[in-house]
Formats: sequence, C-alpha cells, structure tokens
Amino acid sequence: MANEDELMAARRTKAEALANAGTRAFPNDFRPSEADRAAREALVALAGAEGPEGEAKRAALPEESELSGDEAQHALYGRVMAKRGPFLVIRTPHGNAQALVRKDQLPEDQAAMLKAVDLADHVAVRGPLIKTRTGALAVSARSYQHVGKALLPPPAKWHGLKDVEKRYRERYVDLWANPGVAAVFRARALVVKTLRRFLDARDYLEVETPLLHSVRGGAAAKPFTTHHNALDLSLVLRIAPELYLKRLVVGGFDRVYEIGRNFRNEGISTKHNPEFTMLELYQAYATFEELMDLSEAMLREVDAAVRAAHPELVGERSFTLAEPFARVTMRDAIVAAAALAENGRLLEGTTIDRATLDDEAALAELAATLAPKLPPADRKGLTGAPSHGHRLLTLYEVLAEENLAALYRNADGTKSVPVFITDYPASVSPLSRRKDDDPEWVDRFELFIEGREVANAFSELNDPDDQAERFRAQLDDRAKGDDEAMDFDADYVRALSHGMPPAAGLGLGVDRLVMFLCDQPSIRDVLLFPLLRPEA
RNA sequence: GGGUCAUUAGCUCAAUCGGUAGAGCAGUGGAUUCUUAAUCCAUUGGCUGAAGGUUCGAGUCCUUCAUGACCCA
Repeated sequence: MANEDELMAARRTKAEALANAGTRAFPNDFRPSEADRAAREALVALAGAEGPEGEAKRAALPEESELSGDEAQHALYGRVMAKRGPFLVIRTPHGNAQALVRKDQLPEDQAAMLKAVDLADHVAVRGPLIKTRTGALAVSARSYQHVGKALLPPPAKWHGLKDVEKRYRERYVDLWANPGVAAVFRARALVVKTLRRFLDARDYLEVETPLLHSVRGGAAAKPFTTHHNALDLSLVLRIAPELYLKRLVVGGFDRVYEIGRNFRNEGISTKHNPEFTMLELYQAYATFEELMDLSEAMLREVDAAVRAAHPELVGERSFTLAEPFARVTMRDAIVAAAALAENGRLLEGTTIDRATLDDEAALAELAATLAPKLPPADRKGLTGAPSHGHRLLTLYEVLAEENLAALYRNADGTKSVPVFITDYPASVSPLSRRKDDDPEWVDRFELFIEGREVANAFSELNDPDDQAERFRAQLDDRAKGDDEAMDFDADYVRALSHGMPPAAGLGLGVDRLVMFLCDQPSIRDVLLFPLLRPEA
C-alpha cells in the first residue's frame, strides 16, 4: 500500500477505529487553559534548552520510577512528528517536545487509541514531567487524547518537503514540515511590528487609504485594472498610496504612515511579486535629509529586533547597518562607478566627469557611444530617453547601481554600507520638490543595500501649479510610449491648491527589507503565498 | 519574452553506452516497548509531468506542450 489513495484509505480506516472507540476523528473537545499554553511553551523551551544550564535543569527532573504521584500535570499538545519506541515527538509552535506514552500508564480505552495515531495527527497528552534514561525531557502521559486527524501523509520526516514548487503551493505543509520556514514569517511579523512601534513612538498616525483607485499615480508602474459594477467605473489596484497620504497631510495630519499592499502588473522574479508590501510615511515640516536620518535609525531598530529575536536567521552578511550609511549624489556615484576597472571595457577610455553629465549634448553623445554595447532595454533607455534626466537615470542604473556595494564600504572595508543616492533629475521625479538652487534637480534619495533599492524618499512638491505641469509632462511621456507614466490627478492638484505644508515622504519595500535582514535570497521566501500559476 | 536546468512511488533520491525501474523513509502485518532519523523480520506500492516521434527495444535520444527553479531581458 503506497500510493496516495491507499495511504489516505489507511488513515480513514484509523479514523473509523477512533469513531468505534467513541472518539471523533475531528473532535473539538480539547480545551487547553491559558496556564496549559504557558506551561507547554515553558516545557518545550526546557526540552530544547542548550548548554550546561539546560542540561542541569533537565537533570533535576525526576525519573519515571521516582515519581511520587502528586507532581504537577503538564499538557503537551500538537502535531505528531515521529514515533520512537514508546515516545511521540510532538511539534508545537515553539518547537518539539516528546511524550512518553506507555500503555500501562494510561486508561485502557486511551491506550487502545494509540494504535490509531498516524504521523501528522494532532494529539494531546497530560502528565508529569520526567527525565528519560538519556537525560531528555518527556511528558509521561497519564492521559492521551486524539485531537485531530491528518488524512494525507506528511513529507519525509528527515528530509522534509524539498520540492520548491510544492513548498510554495502547500505552504501549510512547508511551515511545519521544514524547520526554519516559520521563523522567517515570525521575523517578518516582528519587522512590521517594529516599524509600527518606531513610528508610533514618534507620533506618526497609522492610516488606511483606498486600494481601489480611479486614477493611477504615486509611482511609475503598470497597474492591474478592474471594474466596479454599481458605479460602472473602471478602477486600478493601487500602485502606491502616496497621493492619498499627502491629501491627509493637506488635511492636517502632520505625520502619517501606511503599511500595506501595492499591486504592480509586471514580471515575477526573485525580487518581484505582483503584490508586495510597502511602508509609506509623510512628515510635515521635514526635508528628505531628515528622512535619511530617520531611515538610518529605523533600519537599525528593526535590525536590532530581528537580531535579538532570530539570531539563527541572521547569516554572515556582506553588508552592515551598524555603521553610518553613505550619502552620495547620483552624479557623483556615476563618476565614481565610471572610474572602476569593471566599467573600463564598457567605456573604453572615455572619462566621465560632472561636466559631461550636466551637459545635455555631451551626455547624449556619450549615451550614443555606450548604447550599442548594452542590452536592448538599456539601449532604449539611453538613446530613446524622453529627457536629459531620463538618460542620466538610465546611465546611473547601467554604470553605478551594481557597483554600489563595491564603492561604499564600512570603516575597515569588510562590508558594504547602505547608500543614499541623492539629487534626482526633476523629469523622473514628478512628485518631488525642486532644489531651491537648481530647479532641474529635486530633493530626493533612493536607499540601496547591496545595490538593490529598498527605499525612495523626497521632499514633497507642494506647489500646485508646478504639480499640474509635472502631470502634464507625464502625459507627454506616455504619448512618447512610456506606459508607466502617471495620470493627471486633478483632485490631487486641487488638494495642493488648498495648501499642503512643506513635507517629506518615504516609501520602503518591506519584503525586500525582510529578505536582507533574514538572509533570504528570493522574495518568495518572505511571502507566505507567492503568486504562482494555478495548478492544471 | 529568451536561454539553461529540472520533473521517476505519498516524501527524499538512485537507475553505467538506449537493454528486466531500485533504495531509504512513510504505509501494511508481526516482534520489541526509555526511543533520539528507534530497532528487527516480512511486505505492498510506478502510465518515469503530458502528447507525439526515432528504435527490435526509450526513464535515458528527438519534437511539442505543461509546471517550476535559476540566469538574461
């Protein structure tokens, strides 16, 4: 008997056996008290405690033969992971612990039910804590209760569930069958909780804004479209909450934030999922420079929380958050990257200096020289750029982005540091405030860790006339073929016309942050249910 | 969108040059009942992802498709 139907049939037979013994296969009569919950966590911790102290504490437990009979009774309940001799290994949310289930210590009817227990079933035992002959902790069962049946067989107990597709599709198995998976998602929850705590402590108000938008804006991205029947209205799932959050700043909330899902109708990769989680925050009377300080402090606090709670997830990092983050303008980053040997072949002796980058004709000439050596997308970005600023941004992405980790290092050069890239062209930043001394540039930064973008922030544009002009430029970009350009949001311009205080805002990719902090190579490993093609 | 690789029992994996599809775990029956991937004896289980093709013969070679992973775009 080995195919899946037969394995299930064997389990159904045991379910019937339980029914014949007066116990339902799927009962709901096991009621652990709050004290039981706490005691279970404590005993699981004791069972798994490492080092001399753990051993000493377990050594203090009585052996089965030393029991007097009036010891405290402990509940151990969870999923059966293994049967070893007279022991059941039981998995709980806190870890594993074992139950000693000896028929001669159990009421006859309960002892009989042991024949019907399968791996992955939910069970509960109650009894005194003992130490086994090998010094391990066990709950010596004085009562045994069937709590829930698993009809499907579990993955191999030693190898777990390895098939990556099955892991993502059947995360409900992955989470308990593979050690370490659940910890990533606990760490993720801690990251979000710590972000909230950090912002709440600074008097930011958490808000919820619409996910259904009738106008697309707030980011350069392709949206998902949908339709509202009653209003006969075309809608898009939001690509960013930005424009609603800034309306709230107009409304008088000086500090707001939202942590929520954005939807972008784009490709799937190890770094992209069509729905992902962003933190966006806005602060009146602040500039992008203060948000750099805030970002550093916030990331350090989150990192500290993850390190403290989940040291096992923090691997040997090639970056550090502990030392000061680098701050460099986009143009300086391009010049620095161009000087690196890695770009020598691409540039073939051509030097790039600030003057070249600032001169529209010189940059266009440089772009034309470089373009043939680049892949098609970058080539198009350089030669078909709708503006000097677009061209400069593409040049930055081509030359500098992947070299950031090599260029910006900590004090002793052993690790990369996060980099704030500042001063973006106005033409690629339709919602940012122009620099006071140079209106072609905006007060903006993007934060990169290991060359990958994790945050984007700027001093907010609060001049409604300028904003209207920028929206019109977006429409021009779209006419030139940019299908990620924003709509003209007339209501947002009206909101600004009512007067928005000077402000700065930040967007932070939560999934990517978790990837970095928990050493996870793919975004799918930090999303409980990443998007997959449906099974046939 | 392109390239590479993968898909064999419920799970984890084998299968030499194209020559009878195997193992461990789990399952079933039994023994044992202080085990640490429990042990011992016996035993069931396969449309080799799908569909075509080449061949005396295909898990293996070819084509197409499906799904996934990685890389590129």
